Amino acid sequence: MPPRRRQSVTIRHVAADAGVSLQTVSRVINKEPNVRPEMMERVQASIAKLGYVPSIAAQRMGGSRSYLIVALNDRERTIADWRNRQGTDWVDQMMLGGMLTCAEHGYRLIVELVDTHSDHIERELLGAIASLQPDGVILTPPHSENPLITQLLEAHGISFARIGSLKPGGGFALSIDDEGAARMATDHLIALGHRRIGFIAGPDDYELSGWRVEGWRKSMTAAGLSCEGQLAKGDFSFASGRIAAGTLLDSATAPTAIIASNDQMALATLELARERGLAIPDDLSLVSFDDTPIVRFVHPPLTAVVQPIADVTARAVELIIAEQAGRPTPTGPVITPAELAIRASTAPLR
Amino acid sequence: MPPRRRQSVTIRHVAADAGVSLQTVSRVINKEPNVRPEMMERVQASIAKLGYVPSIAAQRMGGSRSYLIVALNDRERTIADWRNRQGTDWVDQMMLGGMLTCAEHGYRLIVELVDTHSDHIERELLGAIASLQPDGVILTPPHSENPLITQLLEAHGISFARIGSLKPGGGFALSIDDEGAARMATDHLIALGHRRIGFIAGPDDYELSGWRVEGWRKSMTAAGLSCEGQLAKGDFSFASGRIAAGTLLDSATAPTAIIASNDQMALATLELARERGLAIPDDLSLVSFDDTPIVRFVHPPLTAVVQPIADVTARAVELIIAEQAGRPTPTGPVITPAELAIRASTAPLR
DNA sequence: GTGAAAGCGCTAACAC
DNA sequence: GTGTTAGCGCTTTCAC
Repeated sequence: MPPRRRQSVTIRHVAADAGVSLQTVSRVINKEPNVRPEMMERVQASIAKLGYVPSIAAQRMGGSRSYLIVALNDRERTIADWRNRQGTDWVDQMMLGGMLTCAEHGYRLIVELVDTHSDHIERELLGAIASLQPDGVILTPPHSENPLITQLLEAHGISFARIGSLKPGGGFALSIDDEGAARMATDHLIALGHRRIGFIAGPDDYELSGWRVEGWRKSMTAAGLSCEGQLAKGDFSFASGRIAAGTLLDSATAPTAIIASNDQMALATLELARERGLAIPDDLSLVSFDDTPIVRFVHPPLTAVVQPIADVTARAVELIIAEQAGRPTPTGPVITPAELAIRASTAPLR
Repeated sequence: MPPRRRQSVTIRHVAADAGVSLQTVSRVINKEPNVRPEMMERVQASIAKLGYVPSIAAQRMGGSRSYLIVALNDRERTIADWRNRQGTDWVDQMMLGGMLTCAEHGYRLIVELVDTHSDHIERELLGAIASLQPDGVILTPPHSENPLITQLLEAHGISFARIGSLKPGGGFALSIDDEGAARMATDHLIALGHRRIGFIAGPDDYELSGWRVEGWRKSMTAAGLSCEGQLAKGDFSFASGRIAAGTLLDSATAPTAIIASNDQMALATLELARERGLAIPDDLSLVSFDDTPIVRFVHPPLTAVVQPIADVTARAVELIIAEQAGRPTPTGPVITPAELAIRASTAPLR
């Protein structure tokens, strides 16, 4: 059993060293007003000299911030992604944006997994809140629009951000510009001369599915092109993508280009096209709506919508911290534009 | 500014509800002895009824465990991996093994990034220790053998595990069975009829490079095969892999199969072989020593050594928690066997 | 502006 | 076995 550990340098040491009261040190640490610049400098010198770092446990105990932000992810999906090792890097991108931004402000990001479908989701969340007492929570789909969760968070007065949600309601709504991204992808294909551009949509229970279809539709309409018979619906799974792609390609007005709403459906389309002897991009251009690592390593590498997950998460952290600090925060949803990575799967219409 | 939050249900509420003292509740929470079963049940009933969850901040303040374990990763490499989006899932696999195991024991894993080469690595680490006061730290290469780090941890009496290290010293040493894995890969190729099996080694400053070469060498020798001219050295980079592969393939006794010490060098070998018109696996069998997602999506998918990072990390967490609990822990290094995923890049010698 | 007091929720030490 | 007491390191009052 290791020895009982205590903080080696506490606020008390700093106060003694600087010859001020604990309170003054506390004020300096928290950048509060009512401290003369010279006092502040003296205290900061002592802090640096002693290598003092406040204990977040003690800070939290004192009734202030915990400097902890929880990123809530769906347990089942996340673990499945980790186990499958298909290169899905959603969590990594969240950490990239979230952890680094947290670090800049002296916060820490803790990833938590919670069962969405569980009936004890409430208990799980309450447990995390009680034990960690985070200053903020970042919700990711499918938690982002779970009223059980958002209400709980509101009741506890915890700042939270909802990623992938545009609905008004408690917390900050943040999203990628799905509609804009779909337009961008469609415009790219139109610019390449394509007239019949098929779209494989995601399931209806994801709000973003609709946004993506909408973007495609608008872009098509603006260019005077018909969407008739060019829309097929999948559920984000590989299998559903194959079926949807088949439906589109079997049509009398088969598309010369297809946009799939996610990587799995895009890969399914790629596979089906290959089986049917359709060369990509010569016979069929293909755009994926996820830029997961896989889509760059298939042949040909897929043109894809790049989802700026890291940026969105970074923004979410900033909003939560700004709210903590009492700084003003935007009222409406925060939309982050996506980019299109043009690769070898799209080419001019022959 | 959000309202001042306090714990809604504290140990006090539970004590009152169960009609016992705080201390008894504390004993029940911490599974300490000296509590009558009936008391225990009564307390647990109250805990369940009130939905009580102890605050880790308060637990830590009381001078006990923080229930936090820090996973220390190299900042530069980790961020680069995240940004490159090449499908490297080291951190994910660590979380898979580490987070889940932590959760089982009521602990939490916090990922921290620290600069290896920085001269303020000591300050960074001290800061993390002071603010988080973790019960344990998991070191990953290249931190695992950094004496600055291990000494600091020992001085602070913090349990730690060194992943990818077999050297004796403070903390627990855990590693994948690199030598065994190399033997497994070599034996696989020998069984396929190959006699000239090339090996592209990693840089000397990684201990595991040597272990891998050793495994290959032993396996070759045991089969009565010559290693002469079949060893080339790289530095884990793609570029170095190309050069090493070129050296092997240019030789008069060019190998019919190559084992590369990591995925980048394997991919480089794949590329070079393709350029030279060597079909894989028909003209050349290829084995990678990493099973990162990419190697399954190239053509052909590579036979690869699967590194059980998740298992090793889980084991590391268990050891740290066992030590915290005063339970006995192994003295020597903990070796976890690797597996070989056989895919399309290896075939019988023609 | 600064300091002194009280208390956050919990556990260690000791008494009963 | 169980309860009591005294703090952990910090922040909040509220005096000065």
